[in-house]
Amino acid sequence: MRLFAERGVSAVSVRDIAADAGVSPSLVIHHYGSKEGLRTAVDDRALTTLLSLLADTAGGGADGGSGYAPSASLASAVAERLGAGSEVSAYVRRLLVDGGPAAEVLFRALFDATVALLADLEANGLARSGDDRPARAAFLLVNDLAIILLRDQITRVLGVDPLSEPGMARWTETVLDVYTSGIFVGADPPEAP
Amino acid sequence: MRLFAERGVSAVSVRDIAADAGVSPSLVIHHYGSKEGLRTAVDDRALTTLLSLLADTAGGGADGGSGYAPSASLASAVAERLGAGSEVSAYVRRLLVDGGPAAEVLFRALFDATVALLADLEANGLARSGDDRPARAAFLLVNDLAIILLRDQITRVLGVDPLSEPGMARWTETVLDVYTSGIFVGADPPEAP
DNA sequence: TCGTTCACTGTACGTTTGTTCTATAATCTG
DNA sequence: CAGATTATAGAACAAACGTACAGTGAACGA
Repeated sequence: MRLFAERGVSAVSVRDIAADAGVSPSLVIHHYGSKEGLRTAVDDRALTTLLSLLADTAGGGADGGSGYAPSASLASAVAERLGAGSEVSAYVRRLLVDGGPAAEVLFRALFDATVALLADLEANGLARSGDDRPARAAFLLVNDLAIILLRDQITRVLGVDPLSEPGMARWTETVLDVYTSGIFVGADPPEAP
Repeated sequence: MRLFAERGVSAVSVRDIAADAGVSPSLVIHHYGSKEGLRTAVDDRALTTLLSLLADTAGGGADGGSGYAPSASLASAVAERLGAGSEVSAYVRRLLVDGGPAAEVLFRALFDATVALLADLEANGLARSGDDRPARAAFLLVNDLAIILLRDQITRVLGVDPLSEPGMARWTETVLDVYTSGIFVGADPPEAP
């Protein structure tokens, strides 16, 4: 999972994996049948981890009763629980970019959870109601995922890893400020003069 | 560029590229020296296109005088000018995910332009001032780039390509609503009970 | 204790890879 | 038109690739 996440599946050879694990290439094939079989196993492991983590987070956090600090949205909370060094959070990037069935399942689950969370917040009067709820949920979700996808680039321009503890604090503060008060002032410039 | 964007650099062979172009593999090597040389040439081409487009967009749009509809931020405007079917916008995804010098230059340029745009909006009273301007600029930027990075996944859950014309309209409406009025209501839940 | 399973290795095979070499047509230059 | 340069192809090569095969040693149930 680590090697796949770092270099991409096709850029890592079975020999690389075997050498990194300190075993022979034959053993990898023996256990997983083929490289594609290994990839599937890695996908399954990542998906299982993430979905169970998501179920915990969504169930405990949606009704506002749990004890974790309020993140901007779900993906942040999940990433927070994984920890910045986790191979899983690095593999999510590959998963989402390379596409495939596992990525679709994951994204759909995250989307559904975000829709549910948003509906809950609206019901409790914690969020403004909006016209286009699916689009709003998708917007919140991809904003969160962007931290994972562009982690290295963000680290480079801000000087702090947004998935580390201080980085997360700084990021969350900014995000909550925008999500609470907005950025643009109400008076739009004339669209049709 | 198209093949690299679709499958990733290491998953495309020189023979694939040559066959797609209707020439021999030898010719590709003859012109670019090596596969890595071709990759560099593709990077250069993408970077040149994007940076010049960015210069146009930032220069014309920052002072509010140009005629294009207000996008949420810079990347949207750039993507809008490229068109949804452009190979360049697809290659940006690979560029940002695979990393490397070209990606760093591009992201830094986009970040700087976003910072400048935000400062301009603040100066003209169109944006609230914030405490952490770099973080805010990074947040706006990666939110925009997320559309490109997660385009396929967004299309799947919303039923419309966010880089197409109708998809862009729907997305922009949602984004502007959030950026203008926020989502969360002002009264935060108690953080330290 | 014996036969069976299991984790594991070394070797080898066929394929694909990036690249080189040689050769030929086309195009430009003087 | 002669000569040089360029565009292009085909064959071939060494390396790396995924994987199959045969075999070895340890663990384990009967």
